[in-house]
Amino acid sequence: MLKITKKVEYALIALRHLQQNKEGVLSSSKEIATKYDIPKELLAKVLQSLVKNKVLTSTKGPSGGYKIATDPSKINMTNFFEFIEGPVGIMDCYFDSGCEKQNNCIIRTPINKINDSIRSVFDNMTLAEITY
Amino acid sequence: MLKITKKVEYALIALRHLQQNKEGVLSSSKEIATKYDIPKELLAKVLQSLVKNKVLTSTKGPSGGYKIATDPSKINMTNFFEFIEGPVGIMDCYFDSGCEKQNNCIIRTPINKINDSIRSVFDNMTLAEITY
DNA sequence: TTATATACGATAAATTTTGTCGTAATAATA
DNA sequence: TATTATTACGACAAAATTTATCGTATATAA
Repeated sequence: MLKITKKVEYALIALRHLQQNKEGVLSSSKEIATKYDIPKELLAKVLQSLVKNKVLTSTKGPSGGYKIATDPSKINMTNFFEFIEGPVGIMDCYFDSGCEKQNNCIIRTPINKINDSIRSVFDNMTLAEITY
Repeated sequence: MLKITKKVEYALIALRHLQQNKEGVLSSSKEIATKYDIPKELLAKVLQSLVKNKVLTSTKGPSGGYKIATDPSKINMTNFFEFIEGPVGIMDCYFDSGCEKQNNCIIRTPINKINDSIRSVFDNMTLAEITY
């Protein structure tokens, strides 16, 4: 439990890399994948989801690539994780309400306590704090 | 990511159940599994690991079962999770040091920041806070 | 026009989690 | 003492999730 996924790991690697680029310089997924020895296609997908969520912008074609579009200090980690993995709860019942065991579910409250603690940590942590 | 496992879920269910027992009353894994409709064998394993770590005590034979042995307010959640799942880090490199990519690993620091935040939340949270 | 890049869906492989089974040890009780 | 019900524990199977790959379309620089 509580394991960061490869997708998040790859995103953090890419972000740190992009942060080191001079203003306006792009890096392609190939360039990043090669440098850090990670699967290009998977990295590309992760970057694509960051583009969709305006964290990055992309340019197609030769000499295309990605660059940072939003100041990382404006992005909290809860959102960041959700950009990459979709809705994230420490337990599913946090989100969906159709649990058939609700009658004798005696751990809803405990689980929510854990959820809320974790969530508040990530809500109050920006991407900048992590990647700089 | 950040999903509580079934094993932890089952442990919390069992603990809340055992907390409701009168002093000295035992509940068997069968009794608990039936009541909450969870797999008996898996629950039993989880409870066994809690016995090993002195959270519970067990009695064999007919009319045997489990009861709480240590005041839940004396057990922090980091330990509790580790009793059930073994060493828990948000990322493996937190624990093992034989990472072959260390040279160009630029996310060690970020990952450790995330690890440490989560860990401190759980270090400062007792089982009692969760299960009562 | 060609080469190189992003975008995206489908699918395969690998890993992890979850669940099951079999057997031994222990103890209550008929 | 024999039987039955329980914990203990290891091996294995099934299911779910994560990770990786592939194919194709689209865009664009040179």
